[in-house]
Amino acid sequence: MKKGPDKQFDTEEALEKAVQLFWSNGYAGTGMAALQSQMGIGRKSLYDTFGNKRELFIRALRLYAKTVPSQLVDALNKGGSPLENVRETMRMLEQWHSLPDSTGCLYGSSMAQFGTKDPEMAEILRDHVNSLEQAFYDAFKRAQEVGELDDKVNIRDLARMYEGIHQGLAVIGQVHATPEVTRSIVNGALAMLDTLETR
Amino acid sequence: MKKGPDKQFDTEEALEKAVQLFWSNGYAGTGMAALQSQMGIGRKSLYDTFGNKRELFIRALRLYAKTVPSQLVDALNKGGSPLENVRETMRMLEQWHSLPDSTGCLYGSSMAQFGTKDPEMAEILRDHVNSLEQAFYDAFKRAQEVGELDDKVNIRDLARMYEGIHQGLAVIGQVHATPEVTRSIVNGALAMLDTLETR
DNA sequence: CTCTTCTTTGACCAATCGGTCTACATGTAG
DNA sequence: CTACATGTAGACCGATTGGTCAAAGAAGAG
Repeated sequence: MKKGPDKQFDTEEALEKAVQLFWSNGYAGTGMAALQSQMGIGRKSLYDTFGNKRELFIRALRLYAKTVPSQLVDALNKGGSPLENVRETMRMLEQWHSLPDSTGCLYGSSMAQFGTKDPEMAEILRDHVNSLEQAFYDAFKRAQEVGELDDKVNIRDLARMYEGIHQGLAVIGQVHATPEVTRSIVNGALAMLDTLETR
Repeated sequence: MKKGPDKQFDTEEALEKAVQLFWSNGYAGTGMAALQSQMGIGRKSLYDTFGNKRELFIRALRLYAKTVPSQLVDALNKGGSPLENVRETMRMLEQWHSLPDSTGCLYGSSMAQFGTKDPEMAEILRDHVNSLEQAFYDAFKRAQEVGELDDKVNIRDLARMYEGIHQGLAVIGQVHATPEVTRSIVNGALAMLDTLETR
C-alpha cells in the first residue's frame, strides 16, 4: 500500500478555530474564506478534510459540545450538595454571559439561525440541548434523593425551565454591556430554588 | 409645488412581508431579491423607500414590535388579577412557540445573529427586550399592590427572569416538533409563581 | 399642450458566496 | 532511481450578495 505525506495541520486545532468563528459570527456570518485563513488550511484541504461547510459546522458543534457545555455538565455532576452545584453552575453561567464580548451559546444562536428550515440540523441541536437539560435533571434527581428537594417537585419541568433560562440568559447577555440584567436573571432563578428547597 | 405619481404599494403592507421574511429566515438568510419579490416592489423603490437592508430591517423590527410582542404587553396589562394575567400570558407564549413551524421571537433570533458585532443594533434590540421586561415588571408591581405578591419579592429580578424564560422558550421551541418541552418550561415558570403567591 | 417631479422597471455593478479543479510538492513503496 | 498516492497552494467557477443607475412612464402645475 502506497502512502502520501502527512497532513501539515492538526485537525482538532483547526476545528477549534472554526468553533471560535462560528460561535462569534454565526453560521451564515462565517465565510469559507475566513474559515480557511483562520484555520490556516488551504481551500482544498479544508474540503477534503471536512466535506463542506455544513459538515464542518456539525463537526465544530461536536467539538464545542465536548469543550464548553461539558463544563456545565461537570459542574452539575460534582460531589457534595446537588442543589449547591446547581447554584454554582448558574453563577458560572452568569459570569460567562456577563462578559462584554460574550457571544452567547453556540447552541442557542444556531437554533435561532436554522430554525425549522433544516430539520436534520434542528435534531442535532435538539439533542445537544437535551443533554444539558438532562444534566440539570440528574442534579435535581440527586437533590431529591439527598432530601434537598421535595419529592413532589416536578423536576423534569424544573430542569427544562432551567435550560430555558440558560438559553435566554445566553441570548440576552449578548446585547447587554453591563452584568446587571444577567445577574438579575440568575438571581431570579436562584430565588426560586430557595423557595423550593426543603429546609 | 409639483408632484409626481403616488406610490403603487402600501408601505406598511410591504413592511409586513419583510417582517415575515426576516422572522422566518433571519437577517442574513433573507436576501434583497427575496424581499423585493415578496414585498412586490421594484428594486429602486425598495431602496428609495427604505434606504438599505439594515434600515429596512430596523423598520421591520419596529412594525414587529407594534404587532406581535404588543400582544404580550396587552395580555399583561389586562384588568383583573395581575398574577393571573402573567399566567395567561405564559400560556399564550407556550402556545405560540409550540407550533411546529414556530419561528421563535424576532428579537431573540436577531440578538443571536448580530451579537456584539453591531453595537447600535444591539442597543435597539436591548430596548425592545427591555420593554417586555418592563411589562412583566409592571404586572408584578400591580400584583404586589393588590397583595397577590409579597412586598419582599424582588420583582425586578423576577421580571428579568421571566423575560429570560420567554427568550429561552422561543429559541428552544424552534427545534422541538412536539409541545412537550415548551409546556414543561412554562409549567416550571408557573410553578414558581405558585410558590411565591401570597395565599 | 409642456414641463417638472416623482415612480417603476430592470439592466448592471463589484464583491463575495460555497465549492471545484488543476498544477505542483512531498512522502512512501517497490 | 521510478511510480504512485497523498498532500498543498491557489486560480477559477457560476451563483448570489447588497447596492446603483439610466431610461421610460405617469401625474399634477403652468
